[in-house]
Amino acid sequence: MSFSEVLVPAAKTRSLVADASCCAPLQASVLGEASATALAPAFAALADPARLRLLSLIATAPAGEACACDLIEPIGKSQPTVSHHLKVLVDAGLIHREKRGVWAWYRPNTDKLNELRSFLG
Amino acid sequence: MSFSEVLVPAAKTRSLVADASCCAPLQASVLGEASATALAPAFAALADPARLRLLSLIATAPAGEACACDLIEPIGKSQPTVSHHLKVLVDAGLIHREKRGVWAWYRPNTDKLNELRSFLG
DNA sequence: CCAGTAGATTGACGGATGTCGATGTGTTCA
DNA sequence: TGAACACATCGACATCCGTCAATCTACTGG
Repeated sequence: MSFSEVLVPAAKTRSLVADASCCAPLQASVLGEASATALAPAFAALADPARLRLLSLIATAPAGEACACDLIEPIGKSQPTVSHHLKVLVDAGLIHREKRGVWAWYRPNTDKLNELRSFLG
Repeated sequence: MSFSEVLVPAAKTRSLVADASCCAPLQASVLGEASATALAPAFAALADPARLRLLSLIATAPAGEACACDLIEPIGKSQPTVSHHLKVLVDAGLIHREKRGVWAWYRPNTDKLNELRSFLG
């Protein structure tokens, strides 16, 4: 029903969109329907305290990455629940998962985090 | 079940918390349970495409504020639905509402937006 | 090959959320 | 006062989400 997406000239968001982000900052231009739909899932992934703490634990981990085995106890939830939350963060593109042997290692996706950050600014 | 909140010395987040934000940036320190619970609702408010577009419409409005009457048509949802979404944004502290006569005017809460932004960085 | 372990998946449940029609509240203008 | 308007609230519905016990998958060491 909305035509705003089509009506926004491509040139309007030139350099603002060049840094691998999907959208211009809030004050720069009106967010189109498609961009909003693309952006919302990332914020949805941050909409839970457990996931915010998981992201924080991963971002502050010694070598920039954290083993799943070290994330269950601090969160205080069951292993399946923590695994579920980590999957949500991965699917939203906020963290990367790497399986090494038996263990799964997670590290933040700084590009995606910067994309969200620049949208808010 | 988690004691991490109690174990974090208050002095650890001194100047990082002074700028009206609830939490230090992601890499700075581990997010406590209370901080995570305080921060999550703001991200939850951003977890819907319609609300992202509303926030964008308000932030890009001519005088830095937008009338509710101008927000219904671009969103393409019913008036009660738009009113509901605006309430969610207000309750999350992301925008301010001001009733002037018959109209309701909304403007972004830049402090709150900066708080979220600094958390991501 | 087998036993042990890390972690992902499944199934189920209760509670939260998006949506809209109908209705309520408060303001403006005649 | 009363009609018209802007917006909020209510009630209902379908869907989504967080959580956990149980189970499955895949890797490791013997």
